[in-house]
Amino acid sequence: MTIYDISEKAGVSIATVSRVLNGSSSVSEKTKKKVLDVINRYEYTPNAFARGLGLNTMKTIGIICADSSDLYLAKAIYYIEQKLRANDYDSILCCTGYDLDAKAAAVNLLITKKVDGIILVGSNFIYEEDADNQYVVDAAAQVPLMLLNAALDAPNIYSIISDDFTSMYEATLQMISAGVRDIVYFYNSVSYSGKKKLAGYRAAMEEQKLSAESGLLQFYQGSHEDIPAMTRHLMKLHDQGLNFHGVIASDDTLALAAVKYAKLMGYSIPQDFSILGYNNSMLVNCCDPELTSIDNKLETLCQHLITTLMGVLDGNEMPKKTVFSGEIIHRGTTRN
Amino acid sequence: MTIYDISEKAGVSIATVSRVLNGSSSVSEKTKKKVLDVINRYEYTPNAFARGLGLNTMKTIGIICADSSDLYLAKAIYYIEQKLRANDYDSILCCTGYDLDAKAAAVNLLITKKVDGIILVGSNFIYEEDADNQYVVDAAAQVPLMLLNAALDAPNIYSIISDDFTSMYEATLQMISAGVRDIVYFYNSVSYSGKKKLAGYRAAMEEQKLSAESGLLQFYQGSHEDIPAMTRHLMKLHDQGLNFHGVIASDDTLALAAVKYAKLMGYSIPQDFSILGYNNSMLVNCCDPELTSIDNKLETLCQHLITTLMGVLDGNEMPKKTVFSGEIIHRGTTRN
DNA sequence: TTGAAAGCGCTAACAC
DNA sequence: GTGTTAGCGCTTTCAA
Repeated sequence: MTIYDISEKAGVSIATVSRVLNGSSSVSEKTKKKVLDVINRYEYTPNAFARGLGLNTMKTIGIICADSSDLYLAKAIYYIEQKLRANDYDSILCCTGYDLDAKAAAVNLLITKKVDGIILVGSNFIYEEDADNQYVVDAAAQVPLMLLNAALDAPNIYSIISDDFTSMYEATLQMISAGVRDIVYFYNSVSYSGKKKLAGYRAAMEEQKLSAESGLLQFYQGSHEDIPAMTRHLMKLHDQGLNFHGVIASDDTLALAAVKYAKLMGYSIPQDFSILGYNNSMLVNCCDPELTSIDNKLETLCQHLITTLMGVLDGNEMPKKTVFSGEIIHRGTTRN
Repeated sequence: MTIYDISEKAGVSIATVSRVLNGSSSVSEKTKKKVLDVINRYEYTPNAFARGLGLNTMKTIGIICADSSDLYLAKAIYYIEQKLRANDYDSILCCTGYDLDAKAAAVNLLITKKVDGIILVGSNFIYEEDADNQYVVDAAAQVPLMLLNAALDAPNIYSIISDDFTSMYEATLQMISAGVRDIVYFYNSVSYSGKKKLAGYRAAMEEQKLSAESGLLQFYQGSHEDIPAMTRHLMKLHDQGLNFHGVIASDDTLALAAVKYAKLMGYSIPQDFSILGYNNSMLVNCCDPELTSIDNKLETLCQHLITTLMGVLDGNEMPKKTVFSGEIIHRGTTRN
């Protein structure tokens, strides 16, 4: 069933059918009804490719994330996808893993598919070396590019971020002023936001004249879901003679491992041992006591990202970088 | 930059360019190289719409799930998306929520977008009433339709499922034979697989001449992430005078709530209280002791789903229904 | 208000 | 081995 069939059955030209389809220029009520009747009777829907060919857009946004099964990224995708649909856009999802080449390939793939914009979900798409970010800059030459939780200053790139530095800085200060001194910073990512968080921790420690070195910085390398492995990591620290009574984690999962560690050690939380998580995910309720964690307002970030993208697509001038504040949600793993 | 530009610059016809692009019929090495050089020099990529118009396919599969932030569904999406890409297909993702109309709308949207196939991820797409499944049957008239964790017998519909009935049946039997009698079945879904699980529990209870009634069947209605609310649900049961020393949950999240409940009650696990989860998700490591859970081999299911879909797309005869067995992974919340 | 016709960029059947 | 050409289904001037 094509526009020709409809036009024939309705006794009008294809141009007229196209007009009622798009509500573009004016068509008499009478012909309009006639055409609509035929369209409905035959349940005709226009061919998206043909339309795309002419308009050169398919109202589709590409979403790229490293791992859609990551709790945080999954949530972000959920929000983004919903809000996109609310704006009459569809989304193509690509999960790339954490390899740079795969990321670049995904970006190119989406551009080939003629998406109207690309959203990079998660801070791991922006690297330290400028050269490694070239694929993002290049892509932005073709379509607007949105960064969630990362920032890069280049034409046609829009960054929406949470102020991870400040969140971590303040959370660390709070833990210190609650009397905890030997605080391990436990992290698993050196992405854009990963670095901001780390910097926040360091700034607070240094301001309080505490060393942020001597093994307190602990980078965990391994599956992002393997809590036992994370716990072992901390256990090994202890075995090596490191004495610590607080853990600030870059992620709730790591924090959960710290809870397990503390229990294994027989510490009581938060009296002997304090723990702070990040993301305020569903995991905060999974342990006992429940986890203090930083809420970085993911839904707000996503909402804003889509609003900005829609603005850009409409040809409006939009802010290149938007920063929201996080919030520390106090629960049972920290004193205050 | 179009195929015409390339053909001109390379001094050949557009047909030749098309041929080297698709590697269809033979082109002499020399012309091939000539064309490739031009293509690379100008970084030309063919227009996907135009190609789609001609071929009437864009090598894209639609994925529909209710909620991509659900731990289990997110993982499924991850596997599916990866395996799809490995087969040179992209995916359009739609998250519909749990409303029937929204699901039907998503299906239609994808068909309009000319996807080559649709994957319904999760058992909540198939309803008890035949009438409610009509949207699936209708869609299958247009494109092959894959069901993950649900089954429906109709033309062009392919179901890939885990044998939830047997898994639950055996797990329940094990718990009973370990001496637990008053076992609450704690569930939050009456979807296709939800019903199978429940039936497995009931069958085992009845076979052991135990009542599966009198409040032992507990349906939790509320956020799928709100563990405290789930815990309160169990607490209320206790307050109402129900005495129970085991929980079989349809989901790890619910099981986690049961762990919290048992601790609140001062029971020691698994001596006084046994708990079984489902999905073997990352949550099994989040509690202490770790959760015994049923692994339903999600990656295998997904792999098989894609293999089947690719077979169908290639025009091969493929099995309409494939059933895999789950496996009970014993950890600390059950005796045996 | 409506229709005719020229693209949009590509594939594939057919001719040479 | 290579070129010509007819679609694919739609949008959009331009005329009427």
